[in-house]
Amino acid sequence: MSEHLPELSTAYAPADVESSWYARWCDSGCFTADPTSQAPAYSIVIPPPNVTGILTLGHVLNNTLQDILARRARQTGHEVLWLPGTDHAGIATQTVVERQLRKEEKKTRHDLGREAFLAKVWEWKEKHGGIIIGQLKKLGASCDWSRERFTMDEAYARKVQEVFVDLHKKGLIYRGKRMVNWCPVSLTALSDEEVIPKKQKGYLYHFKLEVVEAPGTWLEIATTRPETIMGDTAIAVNPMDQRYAHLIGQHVRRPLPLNVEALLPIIGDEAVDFEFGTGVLKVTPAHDKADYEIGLRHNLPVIDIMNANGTLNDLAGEGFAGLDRFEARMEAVERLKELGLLTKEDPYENNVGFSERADVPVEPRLSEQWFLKYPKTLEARDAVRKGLIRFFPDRWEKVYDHWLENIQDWCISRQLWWGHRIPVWYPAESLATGTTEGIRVQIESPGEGWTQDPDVLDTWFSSWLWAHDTMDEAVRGKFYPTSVLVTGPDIIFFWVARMIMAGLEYTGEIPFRDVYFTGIIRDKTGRKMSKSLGNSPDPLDLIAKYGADGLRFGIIRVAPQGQDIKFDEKQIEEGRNFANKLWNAVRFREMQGPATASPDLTGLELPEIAIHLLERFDTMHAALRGAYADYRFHEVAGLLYDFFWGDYCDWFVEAAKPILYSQSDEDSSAKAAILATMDVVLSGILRLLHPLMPHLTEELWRHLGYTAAASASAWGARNGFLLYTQPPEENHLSGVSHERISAAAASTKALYSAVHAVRNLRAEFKIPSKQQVRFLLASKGDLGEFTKLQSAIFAALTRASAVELITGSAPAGTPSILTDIGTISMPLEGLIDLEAERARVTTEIAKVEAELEKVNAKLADQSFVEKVPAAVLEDHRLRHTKWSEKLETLKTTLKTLG
RNA sequence: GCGCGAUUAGCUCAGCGGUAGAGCGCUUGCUUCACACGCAAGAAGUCACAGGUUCGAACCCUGUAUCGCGCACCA
Repeated sequence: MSEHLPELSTAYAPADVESSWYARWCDSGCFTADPTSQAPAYSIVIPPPNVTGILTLGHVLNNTLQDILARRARQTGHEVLWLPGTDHAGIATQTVVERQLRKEEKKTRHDLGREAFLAKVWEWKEKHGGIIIGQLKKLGASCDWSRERFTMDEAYARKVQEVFVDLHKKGLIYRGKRMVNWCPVSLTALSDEEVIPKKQKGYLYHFKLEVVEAPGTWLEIATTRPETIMGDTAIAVNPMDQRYAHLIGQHVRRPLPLNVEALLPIIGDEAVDFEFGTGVLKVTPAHDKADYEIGLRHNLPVIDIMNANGTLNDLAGEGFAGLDRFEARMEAVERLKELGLLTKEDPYENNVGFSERADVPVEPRLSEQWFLKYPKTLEARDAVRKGLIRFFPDRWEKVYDHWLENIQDWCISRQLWWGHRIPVWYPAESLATGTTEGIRVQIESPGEGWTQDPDVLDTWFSSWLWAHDTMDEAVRGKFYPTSVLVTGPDIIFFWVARMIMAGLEYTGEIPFRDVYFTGIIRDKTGRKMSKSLGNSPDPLDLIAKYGADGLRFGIIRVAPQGQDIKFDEKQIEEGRNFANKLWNAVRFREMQGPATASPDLTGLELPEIAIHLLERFDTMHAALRGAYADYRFHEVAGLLYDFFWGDYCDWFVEAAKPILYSQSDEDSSAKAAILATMDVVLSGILRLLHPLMPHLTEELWRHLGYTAAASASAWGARNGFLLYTQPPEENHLSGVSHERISAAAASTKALYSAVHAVRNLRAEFKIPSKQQVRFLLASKGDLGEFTKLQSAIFAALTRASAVELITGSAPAGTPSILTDIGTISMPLEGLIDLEAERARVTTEIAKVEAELEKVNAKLADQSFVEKVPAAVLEDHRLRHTKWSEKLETLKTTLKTLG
């Protein structure tokens, strides 16, 4: 603790400070949770980033918030577990490794085979999977790294499979041939949540077909997907539609493929909207969800004309087979034109579902998949409705509730190799026949001759167990349910809702009490930041430039609860500047001699400016506790910033200088009181700021040689760190009477506002800032004597050569101003421009008259005076007095100017 | 179509019933013995629009507009 420390440099250089403190915390086990601790538990599980991930600004925001909560909890005496980890990100990771394989070895995963490919993925994971973890450490994240988890860890993976087996046993998991969202690039099914609707500009094509039984009668059909005509098996109209109802039961000839002009029945189905297009629908059961339903109702054949990769197959016929679906669209249009059937091409905008990962239109595809009927949906809704789980901001409750109300079964199988393999075994005969008879749902192989389902589970089917299955028995006993979850609203369905259901199903408890939803970080033009747009600055560059603490503080200060954030590097620069300000304020303190963190103020005679400052500090601290209570982090940052920069640096330190620099013996007790006040406030600020700027505050704490009461959860090697130091006390002025406090506050405020007014006067008259000026003060007296100390402070802050107390009004022709301490005039010995001063005073009079008029109008209003609360009325009366006085003074001044 | 946000100083955003705020940018002075990543002073706003409630509205209510997001629809 008492190591020799060099003097602080004039500018804070974060790089070394940050890495060395991070290492010391880790080496001392500061982040390692102790399940046997007696201290109350506080726990958070990290939203696991993808192993393929690199840190984005979104992660910075999200993890800084978690770190703030974790560090604040440690300071307030909790035993903290912040459990970190990553998820295996099935599609993303497999894609990355496949791409690398193609590039480096010109091979596909099929060339390697399943086992060899998976070995490659693991190899890749070991090599690159830790990147984002390393980045979180650079940010200062105080995670318990000894408990880092991965969704493919052996124990965790086993849990995932057990859950599958269990839910199957409960009848909630089933296999079925259904229409699913198919990604033709990733070659797998997707859940509904992984499909992102995007507006697409295309065409609505109209073509006509002649009714076979009624030559000369043509039906006109509107479609956006003419390439699926070859898969059509009926034409549908609404049975209530007078235009077409009589044609039901008759037929048309399908125009494509050319050589097989099949007859299609005209059917009646109420799903057809008369208003849309022509009111006639082509029915393609194999390639459209709604059409599939119609097909089921009418027993229509299903013709699948597409391959898994989105190209057309042989059933599409010559000229189409092998074409990509979008090439085929153009081709189909050409053919229809040639046949003279195309009647219209209207430009048309519609929503097309895109694959979240591959960013290509998904293809509705009929396939065998595993589905889950969600467990505990009612309980999950109730947990939030009844406030067992609280959402911040609470508007997300509605979104959550709505989703659960309309919940659909979840397609959980993925046609990938990287992931948790589905624990289902098929006997040889079932494989041959394609039936599901005789299959076994269990983790271990039933023996020779059984084949495991080749598919894996949706990554979210593993991460929905994250809140409880990352913990062993002992840890769960202490730390589950977790205290809070911090995440983005974009995964409210993917993760939050599902985790609540899993928690209820498998632990019988909610997984977390509070959920804090962050805002989404956008670029200057309002676009969401993403890898593909390349509009996200690299947080590591920002850390290199501004320091992790600067980055953290900067981003927190502009992140109001649940509101999206338009990112601007200037914001981070401000964070860095604030760090530097703190650094220099501490430097200044060190120059004044040795410091102590918790000096006893009771025996000291505190100057009024000190009482005022401590009162401001306590007020700020109370507001800060309130802000923490409902996760208003940007307010926490704002309170600390405003108090420290404004109240402490700009006013208190500057006002304290004449005392600190005084050589006179009679000032020595005031000097001691000032230094003690500085220590109280600096140590308090460092403690309160620590969760936001951990490295810098810890460095300064150590540098100042501060020590203070450790929190209840500090033991052994944890002792002595600011990280485990309690927040400052809540009431620093318990030994001072209320009268004295309010008198000190009033006189200090008056003094400061007089300083401000006089500085303004100086500037108005263009007095060079170096030039000292003599001021005359006609004291108002209602604040008591203008003390020697106040006079010294006033002189120092206004660069006065002297402040002479006078009685009566200011000398004629002297610029003067009414302040809260009295009328202050600035005799310039004939140097002033009378004309300019008259103009200044006249403008001022106009302003004051306008204000006075406003107050007068209110006070003259009978109903205002009667109905308004007493305090407000008093406030207005006071205002009236003030403006009136001011006006009087100004008028007198104007008169003396001639 | 339904729901949710946003609209306040040139920019980024606070404030959400009692005299319109911050930071940046801008103007003017300052190499003042902690800090130019700084200090001091200043200019700058019909708080999107229209109604309503209230003694009083940026704030509450009802509409409208623009932008964004989610859900549904999507032939």
